[in-house]
Amino acid sequence: MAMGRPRGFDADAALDQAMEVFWRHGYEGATIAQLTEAMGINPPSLYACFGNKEGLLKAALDRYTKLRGAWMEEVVAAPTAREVAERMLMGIAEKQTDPANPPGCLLVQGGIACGTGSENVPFELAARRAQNEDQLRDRFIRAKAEGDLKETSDPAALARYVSAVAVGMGVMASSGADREALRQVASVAVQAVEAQSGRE
Amino acid sequence: MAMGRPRGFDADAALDQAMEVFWRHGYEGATIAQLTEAMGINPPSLYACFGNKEGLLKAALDRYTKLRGAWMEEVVAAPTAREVAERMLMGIAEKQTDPANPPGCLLVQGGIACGTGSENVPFELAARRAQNEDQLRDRFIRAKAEGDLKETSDPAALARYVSAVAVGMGVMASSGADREALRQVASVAVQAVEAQSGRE
DNA sequence: CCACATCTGTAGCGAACACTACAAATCTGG
DNA sequence: CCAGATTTGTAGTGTTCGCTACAGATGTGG
Repeated sequence: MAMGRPRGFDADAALDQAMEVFWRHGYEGATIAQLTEAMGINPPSLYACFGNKEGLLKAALDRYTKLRGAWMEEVVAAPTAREVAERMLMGIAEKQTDPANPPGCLLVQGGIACGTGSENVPFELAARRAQNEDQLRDRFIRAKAEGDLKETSDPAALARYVSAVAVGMGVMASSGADREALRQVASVAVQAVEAQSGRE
Repeated sequence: MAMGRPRGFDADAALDQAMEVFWRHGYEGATIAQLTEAMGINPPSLYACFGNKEGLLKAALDRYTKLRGAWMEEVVAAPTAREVAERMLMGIAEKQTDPANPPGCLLVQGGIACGTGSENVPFELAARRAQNEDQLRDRFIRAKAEGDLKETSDPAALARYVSAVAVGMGVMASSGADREALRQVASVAVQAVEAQSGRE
């Protein structure tokens, strides 16, 4: 039944380049011309492989969260809630100022507000951020069960808090904050988690 | 010397409408057609009055920060660093879920990442956010001098922290978080400031 | 070697974008 | 009432956007 001409580029490598363009310019700010040039392909190849611009974004987000998934597992593997928060936020301070990537976080830079016709892009990003928050929440629920968090503390609220700080750090990073500034933010932020720690 | 035909609309009222459009769709997502319709004017009036799209954004940002300036002064008028943080973050939880406005904060929704040709829009927003941070920092410096913050605490880091949480809350609000969820984040966040409070 | 299926590059599609030329309309100063 | 100045609405401008038609290229199955 004939298999046809094989694809002439590596989809994952191309996605890495697309990720970077979305990361730097946002969904609406990234043009197909910029994307195809970065990916080293022509528009028809892009559309044959990913459907349309939004499909390409989703594929890039999938790859992004997949790559970060391993790191998130290291984070929640920390022994205490406090250390989970510390690993998470200190790691973010590092990652979001890594010169190998655009500053900030793709899940924020990708597009917080979009124009008519792209309304679900912000939702798409929010859903991916919510995944991280859920992982944190589950970890904090365990921490509470283990007596690592106070009886009065709310794991879901704590997870939301850490997630909010992470997002805030991302925005700061994208607007020029350096690594040391982010570390200071993380350091202060962890103290709130510490205040929730303990047996009582 | 003849004064010419007077302007047929109120610039501030028009700016309020423009603010809302930028707030909801971001700088790049907002089209001139949407802006002029919301403002109740035609394109030539817009360009005669504000220069171009970016000029309109700056005017809208000026108005936004001016309107919030009064509130910020109430915030820093709180008696202690802890209460400053609490008023700020609890007030933000309220404001960012006020149905009278789009959710979130214009200084974030306006545009975190932009395409080629609008690179300075994110800088413009960051500069306005930095103003708030500076106000907080100055207030925390005073708090430290008054013995309201520990000798070991860093007022600038604390201001950056509160500012980061505020931004994070804004992003959460824009993606659907309700008032109670934001209040919980604020409540946890304040505990980090509390940990820095005291004489020692 | 041939029929078929899929990918690739060229070139360009209609639509939407930010922005403006122009003339009619509306004011002030004399 | 008139001359000069400014604004307003109509109706576009050229450019760029996301996306695609089409034909040639490159593979597999028989």
